[in-house]
Amino acid sequence: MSETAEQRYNFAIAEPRWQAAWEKAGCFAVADVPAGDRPKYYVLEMFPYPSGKIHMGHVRNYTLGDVVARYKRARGYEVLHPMGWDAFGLPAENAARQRKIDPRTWTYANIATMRTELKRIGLSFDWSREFATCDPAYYGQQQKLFLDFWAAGLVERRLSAVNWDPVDNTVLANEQVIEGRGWLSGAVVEKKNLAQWFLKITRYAPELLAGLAELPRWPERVKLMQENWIGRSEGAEVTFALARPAGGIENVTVYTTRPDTLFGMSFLAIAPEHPLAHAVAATSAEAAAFIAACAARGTSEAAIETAEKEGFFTGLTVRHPFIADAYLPVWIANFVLMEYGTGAIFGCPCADQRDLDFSRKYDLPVPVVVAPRDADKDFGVFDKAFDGDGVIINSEFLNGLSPRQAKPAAIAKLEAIGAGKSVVNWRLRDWGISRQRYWGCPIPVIHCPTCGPQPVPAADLPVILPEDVSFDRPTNPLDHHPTWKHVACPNCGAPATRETDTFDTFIDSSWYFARFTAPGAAAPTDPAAAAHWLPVDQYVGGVEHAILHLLYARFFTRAMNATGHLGLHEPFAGLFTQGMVTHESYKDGDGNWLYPDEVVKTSETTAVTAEGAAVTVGRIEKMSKSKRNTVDPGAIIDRYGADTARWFVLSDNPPERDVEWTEAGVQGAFRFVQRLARIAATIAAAPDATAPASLSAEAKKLRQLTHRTIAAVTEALETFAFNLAVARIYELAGALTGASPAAEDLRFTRFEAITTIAHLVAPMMPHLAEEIFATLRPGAGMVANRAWPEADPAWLVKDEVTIAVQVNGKLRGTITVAAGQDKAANLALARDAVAATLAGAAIAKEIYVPDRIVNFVAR
RNA sequence: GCGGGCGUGGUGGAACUGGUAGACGCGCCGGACUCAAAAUCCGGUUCUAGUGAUAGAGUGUCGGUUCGAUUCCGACCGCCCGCACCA
Repeated sequence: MSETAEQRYNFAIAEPRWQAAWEKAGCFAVADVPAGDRPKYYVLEMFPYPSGKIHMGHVRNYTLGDVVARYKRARGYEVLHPMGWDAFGLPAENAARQRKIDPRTWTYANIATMRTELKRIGLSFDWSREFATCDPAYYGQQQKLFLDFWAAGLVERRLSAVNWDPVDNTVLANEQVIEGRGWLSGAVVEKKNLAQWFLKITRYAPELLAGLAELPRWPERVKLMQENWIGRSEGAEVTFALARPAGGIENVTVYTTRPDTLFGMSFLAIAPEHPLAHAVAATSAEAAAFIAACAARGTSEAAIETAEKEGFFTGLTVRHPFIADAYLPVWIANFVLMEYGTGAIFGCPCADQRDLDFSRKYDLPVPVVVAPRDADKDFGVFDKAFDGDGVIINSEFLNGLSPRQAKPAAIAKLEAIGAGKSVVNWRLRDWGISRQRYWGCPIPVIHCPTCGPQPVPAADLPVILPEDVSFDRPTNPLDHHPTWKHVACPNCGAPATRETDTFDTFIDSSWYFARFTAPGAAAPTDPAAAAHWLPVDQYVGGVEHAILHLLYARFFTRAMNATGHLGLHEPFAGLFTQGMVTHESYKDGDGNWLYPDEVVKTSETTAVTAEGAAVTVGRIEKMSKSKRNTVDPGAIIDRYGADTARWFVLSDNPPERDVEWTEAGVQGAFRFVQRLARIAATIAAAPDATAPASLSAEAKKLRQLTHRTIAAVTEALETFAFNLAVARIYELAGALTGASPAAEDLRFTRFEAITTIAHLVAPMMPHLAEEIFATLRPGAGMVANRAWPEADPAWLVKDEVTIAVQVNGKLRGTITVAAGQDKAANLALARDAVAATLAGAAIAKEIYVPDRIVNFVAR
C-alpha cells in the first residue's frame, strides 16, 4: 500500500491531527454542574483493569460507547463520557511476587501504556475526569463511604466459613481452589470459620428484585439472571418438637415451599453444620465422624454433582404437627445446606426426588400424598418423585385440593396451632468483603482488645497503603509489616491494631460511576453534580458482569442513598451488553498455540506456518492470551488506522453478539475508508453546486435515498443496530460511484449526499468524517461540533410503489403504481398482470393491502 | 434438573406491528484498466431444471392457525448461555 500512498487518505497523519484538534477545542470536556440548559446524557463503558495492554474487547466496548456519546452530542445533548481505571487487584500482587516489581509502579505504568493506546482510538472521553481506584483520593472516599454504611447499620462483622490454605495461611476464593487444593501451595484446603466483614445486601433483596421492573432499557436476560440470583421463594417455616430434647435443643424449624405435602413426610433432615447436629456429635463419636466426613468433602461443583446422598440417623424423633402420635426420625444429611433456609428440611419422598433417593437408600417409607389429576386408583411413586400439579390425597383436611390451594390451607392450620408461619426466603446472601490481600483498599477499622472494632476517625482518613512492604512471604504483607498496623485505639488510647484485610475489589467498581460526576469532590460525591448527571443513561459492558458487578452497584446506589450520598435508587437507566471478540485458534504439530501472524492461511480452513509446517486450525473462540488467538489493537491501528478498526468492529454483526475478527473483514473496512475519501475528493473537486429549481429523476432519486438514509441510520443508532447503520451508509455510498456528472442538479444532490455521509459516519469513524468534511466544506468547523442531519419528511415520501401480486398467496408478479392509489384501479391492474395465471378462474376473494400487496384467492 | 435464548445462501447477517425472503458486507465468478500484478471500476452470485423469458423448491424437523408464516401456536431435534442437592 506504500507505493500509492500519496493518492490515499493518510490516516497516520490525519488521526493524530484530529485528536489534537478535538482536545484543543475541548470538545468533550463538561463541567461537574453545567451552566447551560442542554439536556444531559451520561454514557459510560465499564472501566478497564490495567492489565498491561488494550485488547480487542476493549476496542469494541469503547467504540460502542463512543458511537452513542458522539451521536448524542450531535443530537444536542451535553454528554458526560468519562474514563478511569479499576486498578486494584491480584495481578499486580502476582507481578510483585514473581517479578519483584512494586504493585504501584506496575499498575501506573500499565495505566500510562493503556491510556496512550486508548487515545489512539479517538474516543470522545473527558480525560480531565480520569482517576484510578488505587489513587488514595479515590479509595479514601471509599473508606468514608464504608464508615457511613457502618454507622447506618449496613455493615456487620461475623464468623463465616472460608476456604483456608494452611500452607500459605490465607483465605482463597472459590476460583482459587482447584480439586480441593490451593492453586499455589497445592495444600488440601480446609473449611475454616473466620471473622469477616459483610455488607448487608440482603436487607435490600426485596428492593433489588422490585427495582428490576423499573429498568425497561436493560436486557431481559440480565434482569432474569439477577432475579434468579436474588432468588425469592415463598413458603413456610414449620417447627417440629423433638420427642426428647438433645443438648438443650427442644425443636427444629424447617423451611419448605411445599407445606401442602406435610402429610407425606417420612423423615426430618438437618445440615451437618446444624446446631442440633453439633449437639448430637457431642455425645456420639459416630455422628462426629460423619459430620467431619461431610466437612472434608469438596465444595466444587463436580464434587457436589457426583456426591451420593448420605445420612446419619441421630436416634432422635420429632412429632408431626398434624398427626397425633406420629414420630418421624431425624437424620443428618449431606445434601442439606446450612446456608439456605433454616439448614433443616422435612423429607417428603413422594414429591421430591432428593428425598426419594434418600428414602430408598435408607429404607424409609414413601407415603403418596400428591397424584396426577388423571392418575388411576393404584397410582404409586417408585423411583421418580411426582412434583407436578395434581391433587392432594391421603392428607385429611387437604384431600381433593390442588397443591396451589393446599399451601395456604396448610399454612393457615400451622398458624392456628402455632407450629409454623408463612415465610419468604431469599437465595441472596450478605456480601463478604474481606480479602487477605495487599493491593486493595484498606478497611478503615482499628481492633482494640478492650473496645472491639473501632472506625478510623474521619480526620485520619484516608488509611493509606504503606509502600515499604515485602512480598518475601506468601501471606498478606500488611499483616507482617513491622509498624503499619500498630496504632492507638481511637476510643481508649490503648495499643491496638489496624484491620489488615482489604476490600473486595468489586467495591471499587460499585460507585465509580458516581465519582465520575465530581472526581475532585472533597466528599465521596458532590450532591449537585450527582443529581445533575445520574443515572447513567447508557451503560455498556460485557455480559460477564450481569450479576455481580451490576448487582453490587445497584446495592451501593441504595446504600449511598440511605447515607445521603446519592438521591436515586437505580444507577444505570440503560444497559447494553456487548458480545465478545473471537478469532480462530491455531496449533502447530507439537500442539503449541500459535499467534495469527505466525500462520499463513492457505484456504478457508487450512493454514501453514511461515516455514511451511502444518498448522491445525482450531475453534473460533474468545481472544485469549493463553490460546494466542489475539490481535493487538496497536498493530491494527498502525496498519489500517483507528477508523478502520472501529468500523470493522461495528459493521459485521449486531453488537450484542460475538464478532469474529478476520483479516478479510478488516481489509474490507479499510477499502471502504479509502473509497469514502476518494468519493469525497472527486465531489469536492467539482465546482460548487447550488440547489437547482427542479431536479431530474436521477437527482430526485439520490436525494430521496439521502434522506431515507438519514432516517434509517438515526433509527439504527437509537437502537444499537450499528450493523444496520453501516449497511445503510454502504448503500448510499454505493449510489455515489462514477465520475462527477456535468448536470448541476446531480452535482448538488451528490454534494448533499457525501456531506450527509460525513455526518452519519462521524460517530463511528470520527477522524475520516472530519477529514472529508474539511475538504468538502472548508471553514465550516468540525463535525464534532455540528448538529446531526435531519431527514426532510418531504423526501421520505415515496411517490411510486411496487406492489406484489399474489394468487393464492404465491407471488405471480408485481405492479408499479403511484403511492396511495385507490383500491379498484390497483386490483384491475393486478388482475391484468396475472391474467395468465388466473386463466379465468373464479376469484373467491380479493385481498388488498395498500401499497403492499394484492392477493387473489382463486378456486 | 431448572430458567432463558438461538437455528435463514459458501459466509457474517437483513426482513417494519404476519404482506415481494436473502438488504448490506465478506468470499467467489466474469469483464474493464495494466506488458503484468496490486489497487480501482463495472456486472453476476439461494438451490434445482432449462440456451432462454420461465417453472419448481426453499428460513432446523413435523404439524396447526391464516387469503398469506422467517414472523403466531404445539411437538420434536440441535446448539449456546445462566443457575443448581435452593428444600
